[in-house]
Parts: sequence; structure tokens; C-alpha cells
Amino acid sequence: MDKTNNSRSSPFPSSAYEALVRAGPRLKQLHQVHAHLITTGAHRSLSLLTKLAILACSSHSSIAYARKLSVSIPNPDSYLFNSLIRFSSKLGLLYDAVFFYNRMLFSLIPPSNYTFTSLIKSCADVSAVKLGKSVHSHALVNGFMSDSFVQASLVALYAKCGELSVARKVFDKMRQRSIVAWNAMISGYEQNGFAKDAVDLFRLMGKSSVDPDSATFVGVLSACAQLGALQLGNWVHDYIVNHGFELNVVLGTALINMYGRCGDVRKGRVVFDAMRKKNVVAWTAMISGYGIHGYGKEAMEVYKLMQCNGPSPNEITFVAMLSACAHAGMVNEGRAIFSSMRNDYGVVPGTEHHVCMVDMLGRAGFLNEAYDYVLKLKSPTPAVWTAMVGACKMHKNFDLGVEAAEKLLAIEPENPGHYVMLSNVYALAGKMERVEKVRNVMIKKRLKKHVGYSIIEVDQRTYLFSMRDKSNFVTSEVYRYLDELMRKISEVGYVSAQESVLHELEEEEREYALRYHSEKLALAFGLLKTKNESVIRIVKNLRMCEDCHLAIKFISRVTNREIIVRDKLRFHHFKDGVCTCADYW
DNA sequence: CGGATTGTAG
Repeated sequence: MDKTNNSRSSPFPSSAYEALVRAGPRLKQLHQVHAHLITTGAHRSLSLLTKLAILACSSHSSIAYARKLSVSIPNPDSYLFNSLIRFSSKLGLLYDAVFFYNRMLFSLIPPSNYTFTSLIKSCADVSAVKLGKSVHSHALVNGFMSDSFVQASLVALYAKCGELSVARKVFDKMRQRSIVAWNAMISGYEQNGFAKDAVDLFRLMGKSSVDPDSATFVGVLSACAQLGALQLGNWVHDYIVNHGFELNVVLGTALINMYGRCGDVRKGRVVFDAMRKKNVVAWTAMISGYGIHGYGKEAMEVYKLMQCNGPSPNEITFVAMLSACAHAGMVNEGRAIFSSMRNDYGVVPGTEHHVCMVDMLGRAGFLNEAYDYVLKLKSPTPAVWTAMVGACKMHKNFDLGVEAAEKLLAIEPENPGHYVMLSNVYALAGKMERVEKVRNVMIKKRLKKHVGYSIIEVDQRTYLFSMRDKSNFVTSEVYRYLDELMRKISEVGYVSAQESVLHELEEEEREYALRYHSEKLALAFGLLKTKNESVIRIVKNLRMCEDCHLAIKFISRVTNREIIVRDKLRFHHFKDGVCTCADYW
């Protein structure tokens, strides 16, 4: 189509144009065509030179040539520079984009809104927020601040760089908010961990005149996944189906991910089976969905299917598979996968795979083998040692635990979580004076523990429970009900778990009693606010403590309710007094 | 002439 256009507007034979197309982005061929253009006099054609420069701009190896060309072209126009900026931006070459922008200014060609969207996107791609801000001011000076394309790209830039309040400021100033601006803002919140804000904005969008599209759904579904907001996720799924949206790979995968992380992995499987085209990402999402639920067999089944008629697994697939094996206690299967990963698929084991292996061996009780494994690594990362300490704690191996925890601290002396782990191991051995010592170090270093919180969704609204901020929905009624529950389970044999003494030193504030851990509060709230037969779902940001785990087992029995808790690592399904993790966490 | 937004693990 370009060709006809060109031959119409150019007095030169289209053979020159065809030669350009044949040359593609290859430098040598481009040189030849350029030489030919000069000999035939066609080098005075701006359109042919522009095409030449664009082609040079579509490959890293010829970008320098494009720069030289752009300087040599006698009467460049806006289209030439905008194209060069856009193409170098597509290659991820921010500084070339800026170079062309400077050339443009130098040639006294006024930049357009196209110029700025390309430039801003370039900055966003590499998170160059400082440069982005100066481009922002250039756009302002040139009078493009009410251009909806420029505004949307700025929202995306600031959102991606984590400057959400700036992004929101630009967003709020927009007179006409395009679907892209909404999506950039929603997914910006979600990707920076502000899932609640993403959902709130999605609700606001519902009141606007802009209709959501597949990118909106992907963003809000990811937010639901973070929050464990199954009801809202279901609602979005229904909306997608009822409005006839096609389930493309990205959207389908977002749904699988949402269902997996919201505790309805079966429904995720239904979506998965219905998807026509599946890429590695979709397969991996399905496998990891099973993995975090401890459904090792199902993960393996999907993996086998993938081997038969799916794409090649990648390094992330193997992380998902290995962690599925780790959580299901499938050590032999895990070992086999690990060796097959390199031998059959040429995937070199990386840090994450080593973490999975140590975790898997350690959980299964092969502590010495796990330790040997760590020692054989060239440079064990903090995550590897964390897995090691966790395993020692789980199997109550004090000596190894202290050793590993100290190594961990030596690598990352400023991470509060590591001190917590060390003090946990000490407490495990009853060395309370050392626990106190670690605590004092933490206070001296002003290291703050991570704040634990739990989220529960009731009537499509999410409620966050945390030791730090007591919201108005945490009423005395909730506390009273929780106390009643604790009394009830004590009557049927619950005794506060051993670990209880030290947990208050662990991840949540020590001044609060153990029974007020956020997951227990959320649970009491959920039981109070929902109908008898419904499943309770809670999402916790940290790992559950042993005492809460035990208490919730009892609570599931005395209340005859199914309770599903997602903690930092995996799911726990409590029913009739037992948990699907089989206390294997 | 053409643009800005979207997924997988830990």
C-alpha cells in the first residue's frame, strides 16, 4: 500500500523503492541502495530517503547509519523525524530517540503530539523518569498538555515508574479520558502493588462513559489475583463472557492466574481447557495454580500434557513445576524434572531453581542434602539461605538453622526478615536470651518488621485487617466473636501451639496478643458477615504462623465451614479440622 | 503516514 502511494508521489521509478524493501534493515544492502539512489539522482527524493532512514532505524546494527543519514538529508520534515523517533523507540534506543528529537529542534521543525507520545513511551520503556519529566515539560511548553494521547502516555510513564500520585494527577486533569488512560492508571496501580486502588478505579470507570476492554480486564483481574477477590473476579469473568469478548491468550491467562490465586483452581482449569491457543505463559500459569494449592499430581499432569502437545517449557515453567513438587512432597519427581530441565530442554538452572531444590529437599527432611546443595553453589543467594533456614525451623534442627541464619545475615545484614528468622531459630531451641539479643540488634539498627495483614472479601468488597491500622469495621463484636471461637476450640482440644511465644516476635507486632493475628480477625469477621454454607477465603501477605494454622483447623471443625487461606507461599484449605497442606508447609 | 494500555514465579 505504501508502494502505490510512493510511486504516485515520486517521479522516480518504483524500482528504487522496491530495492529498498528488498534490502530490509540490513546495513550492507542499505548502503548499496543508497549509493544507487545517488547515482540515479533519486537521493533528492525525501520520501525515498525517509524510507531508507526508517529501514536503517529498524535494526540495532544500522542505527548509527540512520543517525548519519538524518543529518545529511537536506530538507527533513516532521514525518521523517517522528518516524525516526518512533522506530528507535521501538528498538528501545532511548538516546537515539532523543538524538532525533534534538535534530528535529535543530532543524526548526516543530514537534507534534506524535513526537511526544513516541518520546514518552521511550522513556517509559526503560523507566527513565527523570528524562521523562523533561520531555513532559517540553510537551507542556509546546502546548500539548491537553492532547489526550500525550496525557495517556504520561500517565503510563509515571505509573510504570511508580510515581502513582503524579500519574493520577495527570489522569485527573484529563478532560476526555480515553480507555488507554484508564487502563494505564488501573494497571499502574496493580503493578505497583496497589490492587485496592486498581479495583476502586475500575469501579469509578464503571460510572464513566468509557467501556472496559480486554486490557482493562487484564489489569483488574490481576488486581483481583493480588487481593484474592474471587467474587469480583467472577463478576469480571461473567462480564467478559456476557459481552462477547474473545478470550485471547493474555486475557485467558489473566483469568487462569486470577482463579488460581483466588483459590478456585478448578475454574481456572475450565478456562484453560477452553482456550484455543495456549502459549508457555498460559501453561505455566495453570501449572503454578495447581502448585500453590499443593496439587502436585495435577501440576504434573498438565506438565505432561504440555510435553506432548504444548510449547517448550521455559525457565519459569520449571520454577513452577519444582515448587509444585516441593509443596506436594514429590521429591523424586522434582529431582527428575530438575535434571531433565537441562538435559532435555537446555534450560540452565538459575537461582530460583536452586531455591526450589533447597526448599524441596529441606521440606522433605533431607536437611543435610539440602545443606550440601547450598554449599556447592557458587554464590548462594539470600533466598537460598532463607529456604534452608525455613527447613531447619520446620524440622527443628537448631544447629544447622543457626548456621544458615548467620550466613543469611552475613549476606544481607539490613533485611529485617532475616533477623526475625534467626530469632525464631533461637527461640526454637529455647535460647530466649539470644532471642532478646537479636531483638536488641534490630532495635539498634532501626529495622522494622514487615507488617502482617489479611484480606477478606465480603459482598464483592475487600476488607484489610492489620495490626497497624484498625479500621472501623473491626468492631468489638468481631473481637467478642473471636474470643468466643477461641474458647470453643479450646473445649475441643485446641492448645496454643508451641511456636506461639516466639511468633509475636516474628512477623506481627508483639504487643498484640496472639489471638488477634490478622488472619484470625479476618476469619471472625468473615464468619460473622457471611452465610453459613459459604466458603471463607482469606489472603495473607506473610506466612501463617503455626498457631493460627492449628486454630483455623479447629475453627473449621466447630463452625463446620470450609476455610481457604492463601499465605505468602501457598494455599491452605481447611475443612473438618484438617488442612490440605497436611501440615507440610 | 502514525500513537498511548495488557499475562506467567519468588
